[in-house]
Amino acid sequence: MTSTGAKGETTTTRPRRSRADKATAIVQAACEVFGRDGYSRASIDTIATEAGASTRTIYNHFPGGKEELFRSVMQWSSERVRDEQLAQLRRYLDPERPPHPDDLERDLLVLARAWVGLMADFRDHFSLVRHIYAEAGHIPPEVLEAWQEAGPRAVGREVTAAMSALADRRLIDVHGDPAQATVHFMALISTEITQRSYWGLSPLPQEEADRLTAAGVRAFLRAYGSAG
Amino acid sequence: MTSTGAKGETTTTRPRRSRADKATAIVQAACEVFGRDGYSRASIDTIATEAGASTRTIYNHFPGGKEELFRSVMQWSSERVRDEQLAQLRRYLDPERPPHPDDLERDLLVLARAWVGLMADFRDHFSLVRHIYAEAGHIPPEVLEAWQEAGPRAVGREVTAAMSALADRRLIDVHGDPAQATVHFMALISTEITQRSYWGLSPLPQEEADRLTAAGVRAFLRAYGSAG
DNA sequence: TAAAAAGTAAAACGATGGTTGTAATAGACC
DNA sequence: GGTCTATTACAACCATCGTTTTACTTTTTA
Repeated sequence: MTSTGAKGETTTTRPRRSRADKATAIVQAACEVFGRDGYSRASIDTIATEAGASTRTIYNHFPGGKEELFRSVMQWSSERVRDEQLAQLRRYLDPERPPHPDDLERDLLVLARAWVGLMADFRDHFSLVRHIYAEAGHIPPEVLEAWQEAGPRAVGREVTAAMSALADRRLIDVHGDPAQATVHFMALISTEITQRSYWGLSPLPQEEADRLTAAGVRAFLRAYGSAG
Repeated sequence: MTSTGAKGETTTTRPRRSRADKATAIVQAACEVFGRDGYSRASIDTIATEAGASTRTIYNHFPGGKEELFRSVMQWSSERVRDEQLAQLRRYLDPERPPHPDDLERDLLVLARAWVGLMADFRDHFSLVRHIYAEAGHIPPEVLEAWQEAGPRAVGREVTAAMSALADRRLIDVHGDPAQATVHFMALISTEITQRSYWGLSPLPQEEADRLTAAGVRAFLRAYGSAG
């Protein structure tokens, strides 16, 4: 994988700064370009230019070429956004500290808005996701599986745990299937925004997005609120 | 590539059909190939082969080349599926003949299952939609707009009309926004199936799809049922 | 300071693919 | 039959692109 000198390694050779920085610069630029143009349309030259690197350097860091680079970008971007989503989840809906019943709708709404906000903050990522779904038939199944597991499913599990916690406190009624409630919650708050904005390509006005999010939360509470 | 004799083989002895047939054969094959491979990866040669035509014929029918062909495929496929979706809608949820209250859940479920079934019947189309969303940034806005209008939005309007009719009969409560109820209905019945099956790429088992659809309908009725 | 590691620029190679031109072939219609 | 149209096979052109090679420069480390 990494460079192996021909000599012994008595010397702790650590080219530290430049190397790692170049690698992340490349991955970051690749995320932008892949997200904008998709796998086929994206060219190594474009990525190199936007990364401020030469194509040769790309092949030094990613001997597997374009495919390996794409896989690396998938993984990197997925983990980054997952961590951010989990942070928002824990900030606004910590399973350890369930909200007061009166605050439930407000808390869910804040969480939903935070998540919708992430779609704008990580536009590149969600563009990439769009392309991943489109190209799913051309991505090795085990790569796809690893991506799902590290990203979307990891988030889903945590949200499901939060839903279970809410159900335990009788704040909502998950009707026996917290995972189902999770999927419905996410669908209700994000489907219309996702589609109307073309997955973030042409964002909706803030107030419109807020309106749709609030409508989604209210519908969710009508379907899953313990009072209803 | 293919077996080509020195002279024209007897393969061309088929009864010649009209010009329009060739055009639809090309569009149909293009729909398959674009749906499978996406715009960039799809090659004119592949489309020609699968259509049983020569590349020259494609350019005769579509002087605008690959782009015009893609636009034609978008329009053709979109209208075809829209008509089928509208047919199912009218069959199971005719605004002129609202269902008996006791039958509402059953009727919605049948409609939802029929729609999910269409995702399998028109796999090519939905693969194409996937690619349209991914490539949205590379499609002229007016083309995208025309496609939305002729396809998804046309269906959405009819469903909204049906929702309004149900609301008028007090069978559901749309909370003042039948269009919103429509979007939520569609999101609840199809989001999870769409994602888990990769937009139909690897279909879910029938019973699992049925279970998810039923859960979506029940959640919808909890959120929008007039009794709840 | 010198060696080693990393990066860069430019050229080249091979393959693919969109597109066009041309000549030949086979039905359709008078 | 004779003409017209649609189609086809085939070659050619040109651009793009992934990838490698080569030679050269910069940075890091010992």
